[in-house]
Amino acid sequence: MYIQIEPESDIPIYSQVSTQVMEGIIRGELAAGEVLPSVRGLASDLGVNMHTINKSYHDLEAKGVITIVPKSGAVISVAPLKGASKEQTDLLSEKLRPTVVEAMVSGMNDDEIHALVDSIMRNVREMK
Amino acid sequence: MYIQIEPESDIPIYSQVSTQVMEGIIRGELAAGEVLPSVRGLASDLGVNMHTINKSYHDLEAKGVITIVPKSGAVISVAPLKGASKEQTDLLSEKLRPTVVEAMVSGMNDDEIHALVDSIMRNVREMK
Amino acid sequence: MYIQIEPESDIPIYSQVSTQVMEGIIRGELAAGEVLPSVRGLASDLGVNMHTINKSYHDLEAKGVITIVPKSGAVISVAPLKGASKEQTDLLSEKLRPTVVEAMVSGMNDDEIHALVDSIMRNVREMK
Amino acid sequence: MYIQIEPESDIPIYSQVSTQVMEGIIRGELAAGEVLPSVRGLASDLGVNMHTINKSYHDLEAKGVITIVPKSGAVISVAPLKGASKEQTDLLSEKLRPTVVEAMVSGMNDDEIHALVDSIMRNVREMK
DNA sequence: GTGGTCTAGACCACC
DNA sequence: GTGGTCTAGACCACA
Repeated sequence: MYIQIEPESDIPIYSQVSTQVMEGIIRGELAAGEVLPSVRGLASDLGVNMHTINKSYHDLEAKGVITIVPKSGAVISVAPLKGASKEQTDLLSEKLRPTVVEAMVSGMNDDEIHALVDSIMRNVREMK
Repeated sequence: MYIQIEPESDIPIYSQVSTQVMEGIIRGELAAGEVLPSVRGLASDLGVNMHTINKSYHDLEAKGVITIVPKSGAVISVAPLKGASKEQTDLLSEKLRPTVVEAMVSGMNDDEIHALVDSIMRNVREMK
Repeated sequence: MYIQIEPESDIPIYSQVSTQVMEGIIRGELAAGEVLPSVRGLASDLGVNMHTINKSYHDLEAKGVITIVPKSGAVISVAPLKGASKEQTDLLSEKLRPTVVEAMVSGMNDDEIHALVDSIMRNVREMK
Repeated sequence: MYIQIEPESDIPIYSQVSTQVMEGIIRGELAAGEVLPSVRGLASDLGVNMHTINKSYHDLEAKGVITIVPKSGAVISVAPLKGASKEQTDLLSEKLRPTVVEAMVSGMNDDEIHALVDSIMRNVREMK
């Protein structure tokens, strides 16, 4: 499982890391029970601050994707795939909305927007 | 055209305003050539600072959605709907990706995600 | 001598008017001694505020291009073409500099910038 | 790279700063990839408000001259010199026109105006 | 009255 | 320490 970050991106590094871990889970590269690299190890590999990785892991824990076991490490949760609750979909909807609106106002029609989402999902599943 | 903001949201106020103006355009409530409320007027209506609205309007101008005419006001651009370029869709894709990944990892399947996007688009078109 | 204004332009209306009067002089459409339209008349023709035209005329007078005779009107000065003084060229240089710099940084070479200036001068002399 | 401002000038401070950064790029003092001083640092050096420099930098970013990397700084863009497009030259032309007209009406001939432009370009390239 | 510009000072997220 | 965001209040040019 390789993680690559783009320091120049608008997206915060900690968020890039969380997202890529989630992508690894989706692709099956990271299976339930598997252990993530240590905070310090991953930080030095990526050349970023330890606190940044720490934040990523705690975000993932808050999302229920991993469990942080003090002194031992972070492990992928057994069953993160439980379907989305009403609150979750509402939250996702809120996050998606501004970008969807931007796409709509730039003249994309519904099919094009769906195709865009499809291309993202395909891309996530295939490689990185 | 009513604009409502949530000061407590983690989405910046200026961004909430920009998004709602774009939604108004999509719904046809704001037609090309129409004039937006003055920076100071809208600011006092919403109970926020002038500079916050100023930033919204300048962002919208940078996106090509409105034109700011000094001493006269901000008007909706004549042809904002020109279809999205390659760079634009790439940018949109980048912005969408983290949330789409989050939806995937939470167990939503492709149909559910498409339904979510559809519900957003419907919601944007209907009212607010 | 027709004057046209673009209310949408970044350039203030009073400045557009002054510039076009000067262009008329350069083309010979407005000869020394000729009388300009009245402030009120021109303002209503152009659909702008009287104060705006007033400002144009006073700017032109400050530049030595016209003379405002109270109760009588504004007349083109007899000899506006006296060559530029050191202070004038310095002032012109200051005004030109930011735009020239912008052209340079956008990748235009010296010849292209000269060609641009030439096209402006030709355009001024030909029509409007 | 030194930046000097004239608070008394009728040219806005933020614009003076942008122009001088562009001049530094033209002279090669600021090479692609180089990092500009921090917004707050430069502001305190020049004795102006942070927001003033912030506006300069965002304007330069809108012009494609620099890239602002949140939490990291502003860097000179790799390839700002891409030649000017039709719209760009039209815009430059509009900005140049009033001053060129003023020069013409003051009696300068074409050669003198070209010499003036040359002196500006030489001045920009040499020092400041 | 409108937008443009500027200041002073504040809190926050990120690194 | 960095940029991002926001507020409060000010003066000016323009219409």
